[in-house]
Amino acid sequence: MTNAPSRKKQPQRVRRQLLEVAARLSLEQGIAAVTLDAVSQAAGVSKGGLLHHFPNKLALLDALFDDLVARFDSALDEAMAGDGVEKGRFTRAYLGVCFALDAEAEAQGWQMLTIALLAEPHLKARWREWVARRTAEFAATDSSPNCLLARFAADGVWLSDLMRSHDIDASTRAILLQKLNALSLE
Amino acid sequence: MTNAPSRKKQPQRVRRQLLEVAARLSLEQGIAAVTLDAVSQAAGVSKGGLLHHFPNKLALLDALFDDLVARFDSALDEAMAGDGVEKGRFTRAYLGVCFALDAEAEAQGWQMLTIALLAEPHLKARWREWVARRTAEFAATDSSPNCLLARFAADGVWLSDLMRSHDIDASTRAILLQKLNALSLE
DNA sequence: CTTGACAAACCGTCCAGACGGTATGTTTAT
DNA sequence: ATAAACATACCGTCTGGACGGTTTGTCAAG
Repeated sequence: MTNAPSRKKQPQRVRRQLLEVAARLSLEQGIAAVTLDAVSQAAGVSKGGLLHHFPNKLALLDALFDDLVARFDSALDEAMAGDGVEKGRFTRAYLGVCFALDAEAEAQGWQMLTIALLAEPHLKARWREWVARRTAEFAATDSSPNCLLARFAADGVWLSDLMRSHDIDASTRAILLQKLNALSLE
Repeated sequence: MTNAPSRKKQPQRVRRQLLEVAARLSLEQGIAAVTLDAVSQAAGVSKGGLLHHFPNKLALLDALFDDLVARFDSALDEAMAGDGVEKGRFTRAYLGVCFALDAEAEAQGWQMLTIALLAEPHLKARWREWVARRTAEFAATDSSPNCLLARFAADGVWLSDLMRSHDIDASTRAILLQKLNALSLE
């Protein structure tokens, strides 16, 4: 009964809708288009409703960031679980996730938004924190120059997808992934 | 006589000052801090004066972008001029410039600003154009997967510098550059 | 060498709109 | 009943930019 789908109000659903709309807006029209008015209206909620879920704009962006990082983390963990080799495991997971981001449907939320977030000094610092945590966590298995190089290349590919600047064809993309995976084992 | 330095007014100097101030502001306080008021005031010019040089804000950002790309291009050309080997020459120049951006004094203007610009859809498109032009230009010598990989890695390093997220020590950095340069010749 | 006409460079002010946020009401679920 | 989940109305501030005026440079005619 508790989780029977009550029809009238679904706060969690509204919350998600708001985050998704904010992501879409930043993707399509840049960070400047992410205003409380625009987001709430596009989500079919009043501005008051939006401010009920997120007390201020920074809280909205923070939540967006949390959402993104959480998805990224879980994708990484999942990828690592299916990898029997210890050496470079984190790097391979990183590679797989970054290369896959292009095709995913969920990826839309990422793209432009990510850069927009990184333009905000506050969130830039939070991202820095995340990187430091993860790299320290897997320093034993993924700190070799080759692994570092592979991850940097993955970032480059991710950035390229973000900008749609390169239009790498699928076969070349596969070759790159293969080369980088090989690097993680050397 | 025509180009004798007249003391009273130096429009080109003012124009440069405005661009530099805009770059500095975006670097230190994020893109949101780049307002006509803030830029003009920090540059010691009235808002009217700013709007005389740049008819609107977009024109200011566009000029900023042009300035950045021009510097990048000339740095690339200079690097290429000192490289006798044809194969992968562009890639090596790209690597050199990207790796050097961290240390340069002028690089300050880059950093945050670049990301801020890329967050603007209009400028994102212009950047895409630039990439397309340059990669087409050097398709004959720099289109191998290894070169592509190296350039992606350079982008990753550049991004890392931008975020100050990695803090790569100098020796590791040198190793990476060496490995990537080698890739451009394979 | 003036002088006057004209243009470029620059200033100071004002305004309409947008934006973030508050205060308060109304509906819905438990 | 009570609290969460919304809606409506409104306010203060900031921002882009328009506008009219003022100073500074240029140049040619007298």
